[in-house]
Amino acid sequence: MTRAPQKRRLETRAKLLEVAKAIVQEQGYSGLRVEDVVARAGVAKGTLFSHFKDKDGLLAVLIGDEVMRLLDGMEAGDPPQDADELTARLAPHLDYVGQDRVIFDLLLRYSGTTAAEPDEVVTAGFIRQVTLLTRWLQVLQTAGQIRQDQQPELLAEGIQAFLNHVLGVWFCMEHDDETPPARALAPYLQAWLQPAP
Amino acid sequence: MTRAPQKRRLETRAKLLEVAKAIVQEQGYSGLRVEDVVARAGVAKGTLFSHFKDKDGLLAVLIGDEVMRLLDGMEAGDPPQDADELTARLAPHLDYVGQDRVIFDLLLRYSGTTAAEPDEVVTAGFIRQVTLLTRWLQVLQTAGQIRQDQQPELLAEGIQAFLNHVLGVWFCMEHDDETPPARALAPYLQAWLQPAP
DNA sequence: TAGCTAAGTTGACCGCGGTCACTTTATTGA
DNA sequence: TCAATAAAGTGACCGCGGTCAACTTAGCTA
Repeated sequence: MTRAPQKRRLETRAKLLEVAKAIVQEQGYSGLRVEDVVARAGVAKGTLFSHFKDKDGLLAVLIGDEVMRLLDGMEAGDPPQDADELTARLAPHLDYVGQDRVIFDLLLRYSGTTAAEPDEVVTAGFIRQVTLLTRWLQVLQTAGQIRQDQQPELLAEGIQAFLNHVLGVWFCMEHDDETPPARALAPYLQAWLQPAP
Repeated sequence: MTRAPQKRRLETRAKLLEVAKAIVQEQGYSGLRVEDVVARAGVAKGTLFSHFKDKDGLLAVLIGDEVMRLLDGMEAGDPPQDADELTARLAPHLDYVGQDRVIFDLLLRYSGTTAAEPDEVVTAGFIRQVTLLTRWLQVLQTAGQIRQDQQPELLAEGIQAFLNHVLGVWFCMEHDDETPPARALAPYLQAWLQPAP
């Protein structure tokens, strides 16, 4: 059987995460180097990889935490009253993911399915997001604010698709003066959720 | 001014592409190593990087070619008569991209925008796909087969979003016995294109 | 044909993620 | 208290993409 981890191990893991967070703070996600993390944490490289499957595994924890924090903010308060309000609620998430390609890539790679076991932080966050969206959509359907001819689950996954779409487009251009993802999302959601007249 | 490339250069480039194609044939896209390519082509590593910006640049040519071939097949024949037929026409593309994550990643990274200059094969293929879709959708709208309350361009980009979505989900699970992307696409397109009653 | 210049090519070198046989440290049981 | 055993950590090493100053070759001119 598997024993409980020793205190030393927990401390090492915490130290690694703390250092990684600090580096991300200073240099952004794309500036994170494994060698820097272990150097500043005062451990060997192998140690990091005994705590996290690979670099993505470390990033997943950092990013997953942030996504969870964003979801907390999303969930707070009443559900959105209409499609526009729903769109607005998604803006913080788009802003966060839109800030660095690394985030987008990681989320896309590890969170595309609702089916997987939720041992990973990212997958858990993903499931939570879809669940929340589904709940909101159900409310909006009942209120007659959006189309009722489709399952809320399908509508929720469609929203996921549009979120990723606008982010993908966003990262494909030198985004200096272009429309930010949050703004680009509106027409898609409007067309997707529009009540069948 | 820039001179025309010498014959030797064109031969080297052709050789590199030929070898790369062969390796992909044998080992798949994810099995492609730059060192293998240059070894079998009988040139130095630096040469490859003087012909292609990076490994992705090489892959872009290979994949872009294939996408173009698929588009040729798509364009042949009459435009689809209804939404289901349109969905079916997209299946070869989904099958191709779904075969290897490398293809998906590359297409997603370099082809998300209609706006960029079409010097890249991938971007050109992307533009061609959106254009073709838009044309088809216009025909379907005129025929009253699909909703008419949205611009065909927006509908086309939405389809792009759903294509990527089902592919993303596809790559997030051990796809052994799961529903292939081409099948997963149908409900989304059905809901997206459904004529407003 | 010698000499010059730009085009084309080279391969040693680097950065960085990831591995694994080994050492060190903690825990357990007699 | 002292092996025996498992957990934790180490760092030399590897694979692979990408760089760049130096070298070779082709084309031009006098």
